[in-house]
Amino acid sequence: MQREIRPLGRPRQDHQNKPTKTVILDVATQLFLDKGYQVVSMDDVAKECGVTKATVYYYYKTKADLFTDAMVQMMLRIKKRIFDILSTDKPLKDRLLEFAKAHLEATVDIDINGFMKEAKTSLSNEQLQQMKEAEDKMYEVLELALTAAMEKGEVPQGHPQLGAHAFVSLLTIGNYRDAGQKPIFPSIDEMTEQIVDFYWNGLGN
Amino acid sequence: MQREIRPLGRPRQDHQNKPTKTVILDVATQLFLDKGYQVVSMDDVAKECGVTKATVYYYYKTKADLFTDAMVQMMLRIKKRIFDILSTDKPLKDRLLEFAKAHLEATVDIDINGFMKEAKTSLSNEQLQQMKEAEDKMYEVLELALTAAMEKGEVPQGHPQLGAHAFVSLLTIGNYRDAGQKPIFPSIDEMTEQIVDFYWNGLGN
Amino acid sequence: MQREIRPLGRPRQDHQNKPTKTVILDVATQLFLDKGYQVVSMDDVAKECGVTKATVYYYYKTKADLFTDAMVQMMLRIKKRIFDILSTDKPLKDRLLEFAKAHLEATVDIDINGFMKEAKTSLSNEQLQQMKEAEDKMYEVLELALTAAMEKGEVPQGHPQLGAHAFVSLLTIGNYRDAGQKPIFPSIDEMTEQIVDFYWNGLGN
Amino acid sequence: MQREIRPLGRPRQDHQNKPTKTVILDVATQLFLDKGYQVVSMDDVAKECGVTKATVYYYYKTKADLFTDAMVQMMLRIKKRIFDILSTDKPLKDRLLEFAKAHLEATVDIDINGFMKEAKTSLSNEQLQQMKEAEDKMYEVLELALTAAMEKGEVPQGHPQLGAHAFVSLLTIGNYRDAGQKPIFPSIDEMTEQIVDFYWNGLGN
DNA sequence: TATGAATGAGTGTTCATTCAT
DNA sequence: TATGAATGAACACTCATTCAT
Repeated sequence: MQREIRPLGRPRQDHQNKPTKTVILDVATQLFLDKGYQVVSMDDVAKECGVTKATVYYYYKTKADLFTDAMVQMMLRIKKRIFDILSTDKPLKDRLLEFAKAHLEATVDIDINGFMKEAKTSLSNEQLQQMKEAEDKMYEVLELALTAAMEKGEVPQGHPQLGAHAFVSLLTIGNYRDAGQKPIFPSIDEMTEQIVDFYWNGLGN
Repeated sequence: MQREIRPLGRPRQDHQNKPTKTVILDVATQLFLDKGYQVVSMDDVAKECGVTKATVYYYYKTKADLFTDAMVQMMLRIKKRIFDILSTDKPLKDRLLEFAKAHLEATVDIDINGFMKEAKTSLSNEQLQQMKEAEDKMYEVLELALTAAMEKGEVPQGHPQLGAHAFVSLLTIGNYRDAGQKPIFPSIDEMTEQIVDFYWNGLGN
Repeated sequence: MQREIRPLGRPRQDHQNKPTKTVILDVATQLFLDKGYQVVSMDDVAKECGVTKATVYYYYKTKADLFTDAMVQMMLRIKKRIFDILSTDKPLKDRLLEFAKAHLEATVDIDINGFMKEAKTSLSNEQLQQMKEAEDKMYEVLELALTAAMEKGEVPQGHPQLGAHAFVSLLTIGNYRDAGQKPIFPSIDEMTEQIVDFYWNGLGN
Repeated sequence: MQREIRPLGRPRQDHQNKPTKTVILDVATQLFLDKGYQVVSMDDVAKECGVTKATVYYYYKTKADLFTDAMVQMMLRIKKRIFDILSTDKPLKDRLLEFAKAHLEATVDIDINGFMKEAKTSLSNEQLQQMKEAEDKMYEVLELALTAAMEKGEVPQGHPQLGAHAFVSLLTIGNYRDAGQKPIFPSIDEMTEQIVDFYWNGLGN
């Protein structure tokens, strides 16, 4: 009697209940984050979703459309996450720590710069615009939190937009691995603390 | 009498004198920096060099080889540039300003993170290793300068590796353009000053 | 107050009242005449009708069926038009002029030869047969008129079938445009007259 | 012992000696004439040539390019054939008979109208222009012969361009097959004679 | 040292068609 | 009567790579 064949590799998710379009978007987002726009083929997306390529095209007219949608949704999700964490009334530094930790814990390295670059060579102007707008909104919530903290005197007066970008760029340090695959700090906690400390100093505290 | 016809677009460089292999490497570097690994085809490289694809393959066994070589050379060049600038005995902050300005003035955005990511999905382990080593060497010269400054008391004691990565990551802020194509600061000088100030504070000064 | 937004391009017809099947057939005929069998997709037809592709398939089992039906209907319509015009008791040449003018005034170039060729490579034998029969009936009414005229002595004795085909083939001259987009004759009236004159001579008059 | 395997269907031509590009062009011409632009795939061409699709693309950048080249070459060939036949100093009617017979004997039906229509929806403007120019040149040689004959008084004065188009369009009658696959005339000789007679009358003789 | 020719394996995209509802 | 979802098979086109010369 033949037992069930266990397929190799990560078992295809069940995606239970979720409407196909959502499944596609989620899977695509994951793949694009993992490997970048060019490397992921529509077939890859389809296979990972357990549907055919034609089905993917039923929901997204082009690969660029799918990518744009995936990236925009992702950035909106991050924006919301930033917003939720920064909206509490704990001291700003605690909130930054909390967000940084959450971000660094996420396995995928969200290399927004890199995505914007791929976008620049592969998307239509309109799509690029959509991505930029989502990106900007992401930075805006950070800026707002910084502006508020500056007004409250919690942080020295300064350039909030610079502050927002500095924070995000410093977080990318967490993705670094040296030739021996080692990150700069052995634990995420220490990484978080050191980066946020550096940042906090940078703001002029 | 018909004058010389001026072809459209960027005129194909003459590449005079330089040995073919060097021409190929230089051209490839430029193209990879501009558009990324995946987007540049071996044909693109060949055409831009004024040779045939087969010639490119005569010098580089695979595209991945060419990319690895190009990236490694580039990082060694940057390392040298950092080294040269940081080796002078001006105050550290002045040296940082000088390097930052030089870097921000270069038109191409040298998105090392992005290149490492493309490398991860497309190169052999050995090639990846080569790139990582070149990357590490780049950071090392920065670390050394920081360590020296810390020992001299020019800068508070701290984590030099973090310092090195923080500097490089903050420089990426210069590449940002918002939805209206505007950078954060109107001039490179102001950008440089503000970023280095932020960084300087971050170091604990 | 915002007025109704006028969509771009040819306004989607309302197709009011007409039963869906008729709408589909009419729209399909128009599209096939305009662009040919291969180039028109079932989606094109559906969109232009304001229904879904599945609806088109509800009424026509295959694209080839739809095409066959469209072409047959069209040829029957032409046959009727020929019949109506040729049935009057004006002199034959006047009737020919009238029909030629009506035909040349229709914007679409009804390239029956071309349609028969597309049919040959894409339709089932049965469908091809249907089209040929409709085509033949079209020529027959012309033949009948010619035969009658020959019997009446209005035209020299000759080969009526040849006469019919010659007339139709000469009419295609009207579709010709040279490299500068110019037709052979500047006005439809002159075109008509010259073609019919040539034809009339050809018949032996 | 296994004997040579006889492949099914028409044996792949040997194309001996001919350079690949010529083979491709010849095969493509044949296929396009047989089935039309849309129906023939680049794979079809490649397979029939015994090469891979990539090889076809090595010589022709796009399918439209290949089609354009094929059609232009074909029309130039026809032009030459017309020229050669019409250049002799036999009476015009004899020359017309000779050309008509040669044309009607060729198995493929050269439906220039149909090709121009496919071209209109599928080629770039430049390509269309090339085709139109070749088409025009084809008609021109006919026109020249007619003009000369009119000047010599061999044929009544008339509109030579109309005469050229009328001749070509009347020749298409030879392609007609009725629902029972029968042509209008049982033999090519009779077909030729009758068509040329009709034409000769049409010219006003 | 350099190249022209050739290819295998994709890649994004389209489309006629089916089917459950 | 009408449709939304899904698909298989194709299609135009690309590209890294090889090889004989």
